[in-house]
Amino acid sequence: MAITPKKNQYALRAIFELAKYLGQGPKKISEIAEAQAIPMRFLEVILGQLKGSGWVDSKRGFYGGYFLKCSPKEITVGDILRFLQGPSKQAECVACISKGDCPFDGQCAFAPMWNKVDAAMFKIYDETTIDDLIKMEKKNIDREKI
Amino acid sequence: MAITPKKNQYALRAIFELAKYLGQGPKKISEIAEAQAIPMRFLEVILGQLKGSGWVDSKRGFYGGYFLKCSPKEITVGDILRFLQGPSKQAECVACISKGDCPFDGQCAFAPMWNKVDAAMFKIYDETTIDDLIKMEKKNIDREKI
DNA sequence: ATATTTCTCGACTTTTTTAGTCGGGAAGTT
DNA sequence: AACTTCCCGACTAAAAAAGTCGAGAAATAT
Repeated sequence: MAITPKKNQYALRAIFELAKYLGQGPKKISEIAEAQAIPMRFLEVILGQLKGSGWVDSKRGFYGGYFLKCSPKEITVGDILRFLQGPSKQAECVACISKGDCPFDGQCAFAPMWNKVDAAMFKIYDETTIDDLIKMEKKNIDREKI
Repeated sequence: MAITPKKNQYALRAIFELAKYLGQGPKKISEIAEAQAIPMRFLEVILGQLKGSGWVDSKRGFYGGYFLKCSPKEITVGDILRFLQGPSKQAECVACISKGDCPFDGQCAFAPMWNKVDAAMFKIYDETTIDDLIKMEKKNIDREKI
């Protein structure tokens, strides 16, 4: 039941981790990798890609690392997933069996359902900010203390 | 943006096709395959699997083929997807990066979101019957005639 | 300067999943 | 007996996802 591929989850977790340490200077890939249980060399690739979004930036050298360039309140899971998806995939028909030309073109009985599902998923993604997730974690930790 | 794998879509379409011809005797794999643009030999496999659900049965020989054993009003897309998923996959944590042991066990900040998404998807799947899809197709065809 | 640290880049490999195929047999029909 | 259709299991192919690697470039420290 993996809703979204691991790579996407790693990306979300990486940004989540950066958000937690926002304002405290750059955070090394190795630290993020350990904190979020992500293979470091793979995370390298993912963070590189995320730089392209503008939400994340990096610095090299001794005190180098990655840091967030935006407020955790202003970035949603939906934003990130859409960025990772890329524009080409988003243009595709959500309903369609074959990529490109649909054998049922336009008259597909299933299309409305797939679209509803897609919308329902992204409604949740879009209303979940990174800040919400941080709050969620705090709540979990507090509950653990009792 | 494939929400569900092709195999699942083929399975849904196969049952959908059988539902359309319910009560008119068995329908051949080859016919279903052509009507729904599914590779025939692959459909063979899928229908074989679907027999295990009890919603579908078959007959061999000259006038053989597949037929539905239940009412299209009483079977939902959710039912079918869950059957195809299998019990093992359903037991897995929807949120979890690694299958089996979660590195964040129980205290994962993302879990509530993934669960919400899963629930939202299945809400739609569960409230869509095969009969609804048939009605949807009729509506599409009627609209085309104008 | 030079050594060290950390990101950077592209190509590459491996693993997993999905999709699809095939041959030959079994049950029905004519 | 000939023909049609499902049936079964193993098998292959293709695609996507996950992960790795080596060498280089910037920043900092000593």
